[in-house]
Amino acid sequence: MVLHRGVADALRQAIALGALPVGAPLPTEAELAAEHGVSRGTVRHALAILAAEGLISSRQGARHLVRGTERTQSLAELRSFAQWARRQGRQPSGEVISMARRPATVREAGLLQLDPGGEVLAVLRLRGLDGEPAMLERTSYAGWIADAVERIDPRADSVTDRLHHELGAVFAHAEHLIDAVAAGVRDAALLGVRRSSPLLRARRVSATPAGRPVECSDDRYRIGVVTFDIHTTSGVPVLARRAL
Amino acid sequence: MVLHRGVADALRQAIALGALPVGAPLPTEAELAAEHGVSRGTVRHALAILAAEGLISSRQGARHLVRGTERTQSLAELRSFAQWARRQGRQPSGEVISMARRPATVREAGLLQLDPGGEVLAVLRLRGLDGEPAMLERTSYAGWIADAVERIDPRADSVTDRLHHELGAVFAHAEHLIDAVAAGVRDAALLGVRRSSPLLRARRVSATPAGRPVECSDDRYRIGVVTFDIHTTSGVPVLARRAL
DNA sequence: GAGTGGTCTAGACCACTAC
DNA sequence: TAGTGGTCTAGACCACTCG
Repeated sequence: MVLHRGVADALRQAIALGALPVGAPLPTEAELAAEHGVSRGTVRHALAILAAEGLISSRQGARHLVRGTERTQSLAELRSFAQWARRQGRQPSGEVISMARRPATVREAGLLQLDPGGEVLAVLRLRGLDGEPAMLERTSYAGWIADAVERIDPRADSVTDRLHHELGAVFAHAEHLIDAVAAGVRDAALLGVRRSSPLLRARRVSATPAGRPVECSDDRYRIGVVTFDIHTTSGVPVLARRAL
Repeated sequence: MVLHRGVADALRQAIALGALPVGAPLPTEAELAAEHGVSRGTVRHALAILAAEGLISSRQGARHLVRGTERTQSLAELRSFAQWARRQGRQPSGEVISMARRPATVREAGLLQLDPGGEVLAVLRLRGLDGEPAMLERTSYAGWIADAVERIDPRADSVTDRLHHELGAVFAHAEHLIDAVAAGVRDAALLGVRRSSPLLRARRVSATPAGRPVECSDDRYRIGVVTFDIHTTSGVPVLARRAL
């Protein structure tokens, strides 16, 4: 019973199926309203969602235009490696190299809003794509969620999926810092690259809907594995992680 | 005469001045409507803008909350190095290393939607921050805008500014691909780093409001100069380039 | 000048939060 | 249970595009 969602879904599908090819104009707002039996306001809400997903653009006086075919959900997109890989039709793999509880570092305590000396669960995972090492993930979970994380089968390829199923909508906010670094000795050995070769780094802090930090992470990608794709249309940025 | 803009500006200022500190609840929508003499719909439009800027967040049933103080305008933010640097209180500099018209490569023709063999204006600029080499920018402008670019004083530190003043709102859409690369011989020499050391790369294509591509660029940053900051709140990504 | 999207209003009901 | 944001409607007028 969320009408604008229904309209958005119908349009998204028409675009995905090619009924509305890239560059084509959409029906007018009035037509869409009549077609779906809703008011124009609801149609505009649906169109705003598609615009925020990078699928359409608009200019006053001219019809809405199809600008892309791929929907991107930037939060899920950036957070779960396994979900992303599968949506690309690639085979994700994951191996837990180490996992231990320890006191938070000063930096971690700040990021996760923990008391000094609070506990974190530190996990180092090597992730692969179609059998090749692709990324090294160093994640620190806040102590209050550590039990739930430890209960997850370490062979599960998506910790995010499991947490979501067990605890509901845990993540609502995230911040990512993207830059480049030189591979250290350990990075190089695990990823199978030469020492000091370039890696793409994404550091992340995720929080609950109420703003409570859950985990922070330092992910390092071999070059040539992914790029981050920022598509900005009429001031609305749309984010995606892209395979190469 | 754009009421929602007025409401958004007032709230933005209240947040910037600290009258509404981070974490504080906003007045209710009904209160804001009464206060500004507008309808609730207009207030909601204003709040949606602030949410898209990463300044506030909301949950059904609870009041809107202030979540940040810095507005980010992701398109301008990513496109103009000089504008960005000045907003950070840093001193940008720029030097044109080479500038020449030549036929577009196949890749450029595709990105800029030019006819095969169409002309581009290729410019290589070395950009600095507070006197230090920071970034190498290889830009190719579509032939139809080359005249305007050539008329710009090569010492102007912001080509984007000048184009904007001369031609109006030239840019409305952009796509950025962010990854890491190893510095080539030429990159290393110009940026003052060792060969094959890591660089943060951002490749860009910008287009007019009507979707016509204007320029494409390959920017390479020394590591430690900037990070890209992606702040995602309730599904809305907000982008910024951050100095280190 | 006709068509179309952008803005705004006034009122209604529902879903969720917080007390 | 009262308060508050989320959704939806019906109608109006304006600003811009396009033939």
